[in-house]
Amino acid sequence: METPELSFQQVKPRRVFEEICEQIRQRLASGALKPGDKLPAERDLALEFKVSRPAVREALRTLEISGVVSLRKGVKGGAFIRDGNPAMLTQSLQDLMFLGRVSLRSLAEARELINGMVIKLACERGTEAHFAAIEENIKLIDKTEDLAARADAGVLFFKLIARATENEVLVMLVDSLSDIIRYVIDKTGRVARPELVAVRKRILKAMRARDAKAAILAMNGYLDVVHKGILDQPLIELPPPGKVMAPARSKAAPKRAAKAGALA
Amino acid sequence: METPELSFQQVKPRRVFEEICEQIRQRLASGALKPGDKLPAERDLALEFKVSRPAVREALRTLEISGVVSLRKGVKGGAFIRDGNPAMLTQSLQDLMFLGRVSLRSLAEARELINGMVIKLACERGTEAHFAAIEENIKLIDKTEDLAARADAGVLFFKLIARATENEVLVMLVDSLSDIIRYVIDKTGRVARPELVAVRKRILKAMRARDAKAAILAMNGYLDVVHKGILDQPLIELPPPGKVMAPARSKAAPKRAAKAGALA
DNA sequence: TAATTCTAATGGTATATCCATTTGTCCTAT
DNA sequence: ATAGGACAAATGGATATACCATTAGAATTA
Repeated sequence: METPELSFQQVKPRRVFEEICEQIRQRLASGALKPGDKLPAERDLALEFKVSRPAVREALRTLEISGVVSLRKGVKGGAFIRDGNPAMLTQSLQDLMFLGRVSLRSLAEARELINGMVIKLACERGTEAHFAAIEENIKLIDKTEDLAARADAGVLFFKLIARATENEVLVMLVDSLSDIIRYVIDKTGRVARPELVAVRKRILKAMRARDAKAAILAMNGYLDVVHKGILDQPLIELPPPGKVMAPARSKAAPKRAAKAGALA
Repeated sequence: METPELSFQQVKPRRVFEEICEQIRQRLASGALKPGDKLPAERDLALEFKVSRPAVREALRTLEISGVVSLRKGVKGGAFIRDGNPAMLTQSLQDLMFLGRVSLRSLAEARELINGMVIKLACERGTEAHFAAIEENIKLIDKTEDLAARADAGVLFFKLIARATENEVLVMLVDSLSDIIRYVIDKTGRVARPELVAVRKRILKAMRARDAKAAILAMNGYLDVVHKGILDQPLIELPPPGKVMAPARSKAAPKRAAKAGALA
């Protein structure tokens, strides 16, 4: 007697590596796997899961670029559970920008808003230790000549402010947005902003005085200067006519030539 | 006459698939590839890049889970450039939570702060069209019995509010944070919150009145209720002693048995 | 005892082969 | 002539196998 089902279950063309990924992620969620733990070798996992090694590799690969595991070669190598990788946030937002899903305008605006919110909270919660670190950072920026190194320190400036909120999520968001804007500036041409030296000091002073109003004002002034510089230019959408990819195309192209693909 | 280099270039143990990924991402950044474009077939790409097909597969796989490309089977199949996948943001944050890099406390707090900021902006920028959509959503929630469907509509409630800011980044952030909290609630046990019906209406009313103060207050009241329910329980860090993984372990285990791995 | 070499384990890559799915085409029956 | 179905080709999905590069520890030797 078959019981006729009223609603069929959706057919699942789920792929093998996805199944493996999910099982490992479940172990993470349940706490059975923690950072530092080592997974069995690829070949052993293939046996346990009863799948081929490439399938396991694809699963580990996806977990690796998600920042969940770290793969190391050699004896005593293997897949180790990481403590996460905040860079994935940046990567995701950056992809969304390149794909046109979010505009640079939105990113810059969100950055200003979040930084404003963050510095307000930092004024409330920041300790002298936080402020001292920021002061150190300001000095470091001042005495740094190299533009790239200066930009690094500049990103750190915002991160240190976010640290004062004692909220890890806000720290990561502020950092990610800073990194993206930094990338765009690098691509469009970075210029020195000596006028910002005073602004940084003003921000720190306001924080120490717990003057959120003034801190937000100074912060917005800071970011306005930086963002204005990139929002006016076209900066993206400049398709170079020359070829970009197709490295070392096979001269003796066999019968399977790339036929009018997007990369041709 | 060899020119002695003063500083050696870092040796690059970069992996093949990373190189491929980067080249494709560069084409994205430069605008040479846009959503909807189709990449050559895996076999053709392998020829172009002069690498093996598995290497290309690993590259496409990473781009796929990043939401950059979509892989379709069959004739006329291939790798198509997507318009991005905001779900990656959620995935990233969720991973960071499971790995202990960010606490649920931080996530909930960041959500309250960002939602507060968002609704303030929504009060300024929202149009009647936005408000009408929110009103529809409130009605939908009211007449939905199923708890899961109700939760879906509830997440949409916040998303619609964020839409009123006209900022795609804020929409995605609000949505991601909502999704994560929703997941946690599903895992810890969802309960009906009939008292929130009035709160939603109060929020909408405040938005229509452009009363940011009242809107923020109501929003915080809403989220406090929801977050209180999950921040008190342990909810995570309850390692179940039983085995979780190791599906269908090979009975006739060959000499290569899993030797005391973390999964054993 | 210290330096060197050897060895085994492991991830990285390549090659070959087959399967499942999808789409288009051609053939056949109506 | 048209509709339906069978067939074929292309493509991603998966497997099996082999080999290489790297690493860490053991074994060996000076």
